[in-house]
Amino acid sequence: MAKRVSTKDKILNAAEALFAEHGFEQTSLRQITADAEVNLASVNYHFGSKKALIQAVMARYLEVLMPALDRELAELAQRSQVTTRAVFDCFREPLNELRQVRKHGPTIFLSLLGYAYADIQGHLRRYTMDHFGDVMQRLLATLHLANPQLSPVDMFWRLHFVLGATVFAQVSGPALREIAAADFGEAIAADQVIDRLIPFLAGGVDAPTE
Amino acid sequence: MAKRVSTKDKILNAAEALFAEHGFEQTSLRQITADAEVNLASVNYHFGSKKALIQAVMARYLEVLMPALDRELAELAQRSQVTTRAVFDCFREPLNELRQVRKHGPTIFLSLLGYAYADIQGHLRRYTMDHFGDVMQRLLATLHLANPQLSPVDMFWRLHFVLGATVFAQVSGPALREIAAADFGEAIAADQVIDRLIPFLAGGVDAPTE
DNA sequence: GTCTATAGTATGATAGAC
DNA sequence: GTCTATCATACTATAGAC
Repeated sequence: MAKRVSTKDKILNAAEALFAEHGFEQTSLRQITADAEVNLASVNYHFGSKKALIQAVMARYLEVLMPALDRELAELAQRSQVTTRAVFDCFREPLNELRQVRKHGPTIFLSLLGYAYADIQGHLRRYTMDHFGDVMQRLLATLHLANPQLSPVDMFWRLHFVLGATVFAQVSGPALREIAAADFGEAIAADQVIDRLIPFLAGGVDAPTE
Repeated sequence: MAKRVSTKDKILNAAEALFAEHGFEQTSLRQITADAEVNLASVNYHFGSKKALIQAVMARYLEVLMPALDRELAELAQRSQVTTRAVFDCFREPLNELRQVRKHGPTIFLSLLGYAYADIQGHLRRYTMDHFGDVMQRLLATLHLANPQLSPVDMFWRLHFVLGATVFAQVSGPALREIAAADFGEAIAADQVIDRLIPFLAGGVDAPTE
């Protein structure tokens, strides 16, 4: 079983690694095609433009994550008791399934999400918002079950603080793990960051308002 | 009293506004000098390089914020009871003092901080870490007074989740406020975001570990 | 201090041979 | 589908006249 990887996939794989590390705008097509060991012109041939390549990279993950998250949230909503913690635990399995896409899929995706979200230019914001808008609504509804005392506006903001802490932790993750290892002599795997994160997020969402 | 603004300050003012909106790398010297209505070459004359300009922009805020934060934390540490909430409230007044630098100083600074922190290139990370390293240590110590049950490693991570939620909220702030206004028909000022943020952060830090 | 002019380099995209 | 070669454009930085 020889591993025949198409040029298109070679480009996607090289691109997502560079995007996750340096961001979208900071990564050039020349870097991507050099890493992928394909010709510079092949990006335009297969994807049409850099914008389209970025969207293709995101789509590969969104198409796996979204249905899985949908399933988990729907299942949770049918239970009698819904806690904030349970809502965030709904992300664990869908994120894990991103390993089907790539070995370090969960980590890569969250980094990409961070850069996509911070991207002010708009084309990616619109693209991700179109997809995430739906999930946000579902999430808001489920979190409301767990915290009926919070107003919709409060919940909206807290959900975005959650997203902020998450993607930021991921983007800064490598540097922070380095510092933590140096200061506390204890290395922590990328996967364990999310275990530290979830209790923090649940505590923040459940906190009393001002 | 005519407002005679030096070329150097014109550049700083135009640069920080563009940096806060688009990030450092995404902003060109041409945009900056055009907005500032000065010559392209004057940036290099006054600052030496784009890197040096970025640091000068950050320094203008850090030199106001740091001593003020230092003062607040030192004062708090002498009290008998220290709560997480009280630690975060220490940021309110120092952040507010950034209005001395510029009208929307607090908002601008937090956006800049977000881009600085997300910047993987290193030169700014090193620069801000050199300055923020001290404050992080002081913060960690004060937060330990409020949460003696948390290990130093736990606190380290939670503090960075806090920073993540904060800068992310600020960078995405304009877009989020727009969405919130559209969905909930209620506009919220940039300053009020931090009022929603602080209870969330305190709840997250105080949360029980796994 | 401020300007013009330009060097030197990098980018995304494409035309056209194979 | 893949390649070379190149276009058009942007960037930071600097030299040198005023």
